[in-house]
Amino acid sequence: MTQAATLDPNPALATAVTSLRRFNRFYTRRMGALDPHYMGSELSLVEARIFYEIAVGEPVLAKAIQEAVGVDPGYLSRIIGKFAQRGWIARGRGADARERPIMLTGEGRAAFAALDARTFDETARLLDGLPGPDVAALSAAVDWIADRLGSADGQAYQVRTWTVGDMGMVTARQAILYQQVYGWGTRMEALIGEITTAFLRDFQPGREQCWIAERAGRMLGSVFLVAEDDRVARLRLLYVEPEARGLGIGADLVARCVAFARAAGYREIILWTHAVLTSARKIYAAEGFVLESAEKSDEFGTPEVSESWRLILAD
Amino acid sequence: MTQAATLDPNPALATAVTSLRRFNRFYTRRMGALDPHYMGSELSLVEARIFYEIAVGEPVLAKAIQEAVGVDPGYLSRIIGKFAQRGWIARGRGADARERPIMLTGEGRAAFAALDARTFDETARLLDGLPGPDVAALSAAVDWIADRLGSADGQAYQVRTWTVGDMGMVTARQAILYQQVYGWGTRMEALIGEITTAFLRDFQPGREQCWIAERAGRMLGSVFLVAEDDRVARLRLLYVEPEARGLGIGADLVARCVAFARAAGYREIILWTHAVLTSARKIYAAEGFVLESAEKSDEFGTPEVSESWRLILAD
DNA sequence: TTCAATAGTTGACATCAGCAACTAATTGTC
DNA sequence: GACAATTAGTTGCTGATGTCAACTATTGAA
Repeated sequence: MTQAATLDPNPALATAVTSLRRFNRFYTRRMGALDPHYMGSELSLVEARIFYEIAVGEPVLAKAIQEAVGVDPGYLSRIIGKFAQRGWIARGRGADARERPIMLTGEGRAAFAALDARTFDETARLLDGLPGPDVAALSAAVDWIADRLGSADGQAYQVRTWTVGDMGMVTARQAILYQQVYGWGTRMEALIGEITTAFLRDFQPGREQCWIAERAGRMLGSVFLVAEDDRVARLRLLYVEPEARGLGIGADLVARCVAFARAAGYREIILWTHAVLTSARKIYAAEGFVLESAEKSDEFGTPEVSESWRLILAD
Repeated sequence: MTQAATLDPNPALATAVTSLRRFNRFYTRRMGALDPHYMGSELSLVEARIFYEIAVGEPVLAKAIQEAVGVDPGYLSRIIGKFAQRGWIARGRGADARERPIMLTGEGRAAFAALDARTFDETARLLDGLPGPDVAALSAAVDWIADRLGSADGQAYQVRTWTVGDMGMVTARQAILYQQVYGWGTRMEALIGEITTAFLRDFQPGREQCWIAERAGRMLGSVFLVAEDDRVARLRLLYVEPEARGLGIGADLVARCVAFARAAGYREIILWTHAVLTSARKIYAAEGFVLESAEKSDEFGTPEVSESWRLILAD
């Protein structure tokens, strides 16, 4: 006999609320939210969630995790301490000396990969026996819901680290965009393809990274940080989808690169860009990068001014 | 850098798993599964869930709750004890003396109504600002997902107590079914309508009840138990949708009536049915009902044999 | 320079949750 | 009909989980 408390001029809303609540009961049970041991691991649901935030956001501040997961800071501090004890994480120093940015160790990376694989398999088991079209429809429905409910909230986008399939997607989207806007053609696509392929081939965990901004499965932007040498990191391939501009995604991605580079122990970050990409230039400048040199080139068919920027990290 | 552990010949599956896991993170956070205080109430998520199971399943055994929610029996026993201490529930005796069926008190009913209203409003707030068509689509999507994921599981149906809108739905479905199968016409609809209307008008919480079997928002069957007098309850309007027959829904609904009647202190249950409804007859007999009398009638246009059955509960 | 605010940690404590041992009743087996 | 095995439910014990307030170190703003 469940009853609505308030008069409601919108009957569809009442139906939706009923559906959502039913779904809620179903889903919490189904997904093991009521089971304190997440996916049969030795981690609790909260711990697994925090581990995920670290792995996907490194370097990440306790504050950021606390906000993302919604957990008590003291409690979080202890969980992080436990991770450190297990040798999963290392803590660095940020530009602000109060901050203790968290990074994964090699051991932590392995532990996360194992958890991640188990979670993947467990989730896949849920879908076992569903006909193919239903599987596809389900993933679309789920994305759609997260998109809708997320947009009613303030959550405009999420940032995560790269996974299988991202490189191709990044290459395609960037090539298309540069073609549409600047007409830089297939030579640009070849260049981007080489960079992403090289990234995959030579990826050094903990020293290099690629971040993807997305919303409900749609890629909204990305950036790369790769090792130039032991002391110098290079920021590459920053891009934001036109539909997602003005949300601060570009600045967010660049800030992550800088924080990562600092935590990883680089002394400086360099990057190479074009004068025509004015909004990117603004972001670099705001983050503290300094224009070092500029030169004319017509590598992409049209005459362009290419620029070198640098940010010194070491004290 | 999340990666699949296993080679997968089905790429759509990997996409779906990724979507589901993203959704999982989003949803647990959004729905407060990580927050031990449910919807700002003094109850934890688990307690709220148990309270719901009691309110919707009364009389319910601890065992049934334990299975539905997936919680440790000892822990559950203590939570139930706490509810009893607050005066929310009373515990009866079942046919099996080991069982301690749980029923709500008037106070408990009020407390649940308050919680339910708050939950409704909270959930409605989630949907605030969503355009109307999105709200409708969302509820459809959510039902669809629960249906798909549920059917991959063994969960064929759920049983809940009645809420606003159920009476009309029950009346319509039963009338249509009896018309289609037996041709009993609008006179039957009028009769059913009178019964459901009277139920609404005179509903005695704790003494009377209506149960709805459903799956993902689709009504699969229902049954009523109403007070004939202090000692005698009457079972009415048992029906199961043709598509859902063979799942044991009918037997389940009747068993709930009997358990409820016993817990509510009735001495016997009577019911009136037609000889032609053979599967219903079997259920009544299996539950211990005894055929008392039969007589010919042609109330519904065609000549029929109507029957009176009785089940003695008192020792 | 001083004071409020912020990132993070720690101690004390209450509640949550799992496990195993227990009672009481029932069912199955010979 | 006796007796072992099973079942519903409870209780004691314990470690894990989570909360709150006080604390340090640092930063930013007046």
